[in-house]
Amino acid sequence: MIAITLPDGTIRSFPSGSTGLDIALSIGRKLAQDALALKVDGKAVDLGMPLTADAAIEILTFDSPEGKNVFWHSASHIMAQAVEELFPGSRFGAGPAIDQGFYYDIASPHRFREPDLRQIEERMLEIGRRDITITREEMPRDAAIEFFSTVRQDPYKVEILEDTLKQVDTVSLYHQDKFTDLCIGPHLTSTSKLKAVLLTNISSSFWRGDSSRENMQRIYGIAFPSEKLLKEYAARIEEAKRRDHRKLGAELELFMLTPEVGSGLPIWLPKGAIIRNELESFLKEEQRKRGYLPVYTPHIGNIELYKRSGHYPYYSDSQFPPLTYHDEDGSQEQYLLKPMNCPHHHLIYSNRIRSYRDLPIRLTEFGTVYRHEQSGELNGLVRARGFTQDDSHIYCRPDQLVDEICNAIDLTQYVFSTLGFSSVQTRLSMHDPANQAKYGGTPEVWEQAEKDVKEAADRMGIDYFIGIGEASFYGPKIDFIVRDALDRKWQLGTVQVDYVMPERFDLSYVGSDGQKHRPVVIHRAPFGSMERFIGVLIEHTAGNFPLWLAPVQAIVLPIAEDIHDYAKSVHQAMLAAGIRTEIDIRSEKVGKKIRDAEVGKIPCMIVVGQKEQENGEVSLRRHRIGDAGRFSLNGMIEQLQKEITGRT
RNA sequence: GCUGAUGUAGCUCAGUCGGUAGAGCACUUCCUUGGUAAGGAAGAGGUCAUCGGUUCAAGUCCGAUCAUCAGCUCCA
Repeated sequence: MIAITLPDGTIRSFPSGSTGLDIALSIGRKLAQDALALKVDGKAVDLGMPLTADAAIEILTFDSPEGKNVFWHSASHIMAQAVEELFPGSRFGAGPAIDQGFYYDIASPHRFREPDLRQIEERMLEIGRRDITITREEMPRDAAIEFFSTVRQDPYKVEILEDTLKQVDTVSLYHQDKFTDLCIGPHLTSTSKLKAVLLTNISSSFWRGDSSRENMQRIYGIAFPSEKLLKEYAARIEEAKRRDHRKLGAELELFMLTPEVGSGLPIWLPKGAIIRNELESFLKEEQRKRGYLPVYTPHIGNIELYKRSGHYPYYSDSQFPPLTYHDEDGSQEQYLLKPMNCPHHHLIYSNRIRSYRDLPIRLTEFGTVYRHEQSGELNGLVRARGFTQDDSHIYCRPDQLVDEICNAIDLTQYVFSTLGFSSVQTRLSMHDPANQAKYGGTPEVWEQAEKDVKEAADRMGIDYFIGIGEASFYGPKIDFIVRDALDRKWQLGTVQVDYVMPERFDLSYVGSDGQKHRPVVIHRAPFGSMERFIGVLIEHTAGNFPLWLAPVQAIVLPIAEDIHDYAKSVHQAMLAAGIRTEIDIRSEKVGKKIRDAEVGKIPCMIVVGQKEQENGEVSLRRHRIGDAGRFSLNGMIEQLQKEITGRT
């Protein structure tokens, strides 16, 4: 007998050789039905694996991320089997489970098209109905190479065995009917668990992510153990589409993109410009309190400036080509649309001699930069070719560095919390020591910089994870990452330490010893890019902006034409109070006016009729909440003003 | 940049077998004057993304280009 510890702490004994399924059955019929795999002492294994020693176990079902992972991984194998049956000659690359489903990279003489997906889905469900047992087999690596070379004739699996797995002696194969895949597992015990599947799209990928290798066709999908779960998934996708900032941006007239101006060059419409303006004012106000000095710099700069900073050689392929100016005497000058603001700020710093007493100096600018992102990368506001950074550079003494990083983190956190972003991930982006050539500066400098970043992050008590190889070429960063409505991750704010630029630009200050010293630079941008931030904000709020940001804060809705004069006076009073207010004097019923205002996501609807007019009152209706009651005009204005200035 | 898909009125979308375009919403005008999510009628609105080809005839078939979307790759 062996002692099995269950997740709730109870210990039960089972005959040696019992499987996960046996244990699940002993606990309950439902659990046995839902069981997908087993976790033994923290390691996921097949449900059918016999247990021969005492262990702590957990039955994995579709409710847990690990259970989903097993389910989707098996679904990708089932898809491969379906593809193999339908399109003989297909060879299989990598087919993992991902955050939301799975994919398989396939090399096939057949070019997959949309209707094929429906056919493959059908076949997958049919394979599910066949109730094929999935079995694991372990064999020496050599035998597996032999197997995949001759029986399966799959060169991709052979390559994985010969390359990625060359240190491994024994590998595992999973068989289901005639289909066999090289896989570490675990997997479902039978194909019959698959009850619902949706293949979502076809795209291409490079074999092993290497653009010099062959293209493969990648089929993405998601699968569920019940129809009901698939329906729920489809509903979530619909909701995400409704929140898409590109769709809402057009509907709410916030911004536009047109090839007549250029791909990836957003234009702010009046309503979007209000939001951006409010956000900029908010940050400017906050920065004024924190000792920042506003500056302005031009949109283009001499190419020599960026060669000196190191940006040009590192990123020349993602910049717009230089503008070349030929002089009469034959000499030429080249200018770049500025890809970065920092070089300009460094020149401002070195425009005069700085004393140690002057530091820290915090230069700040909403600086528009231009980067020629690959066409396939462009995505509304969140990935644009022209965008504005809320860019500041803090020049400080080494002894001030950690404090200044903390100040920058504090500001960033304040911005995020004011805007209601609660689930922000923080990444300490460190350099990859194995790839030193990618970075400027010496290893000693990097060590110091990363130590300082960590110290600041710890002092601020932020919950971070470390991203090796995510640093910029001049220093480590603290990156603030949020997810959009489609669950894609976007980096917004950033705080970066830089010991490299001060060298390149020969920045200095005079210390108390009368000698020249090197300052350290912090690059920081709480919003990151105004475009991206607002794009994510649109999706985050679904276009229901807080009152202080709403492009139209209130709309006056007179009930009938004989109230128009009073309605107009209310409108005027609100405009005079600085509240962005419109008035709806169409000859529509109030129900219609309210509906249009609700659809337009206007936070406050001011309904006025005979009753309000008699007492100099207004009725307030809040967006998505409903009737808020009757107030005196001035009382309501005061209340709204308080809400606006409080940015709540 | 690569692979695939898409592009018809301001928006959402029909448009069969190739025979010169249609709905709903929005807009304008008129009627209606109302109490918390859609009152009624009429009107206007189109180089069917662009360019080229096939055809007696192209929104429809073919090719190229541009843009957008999904993914890959890249990312300061």
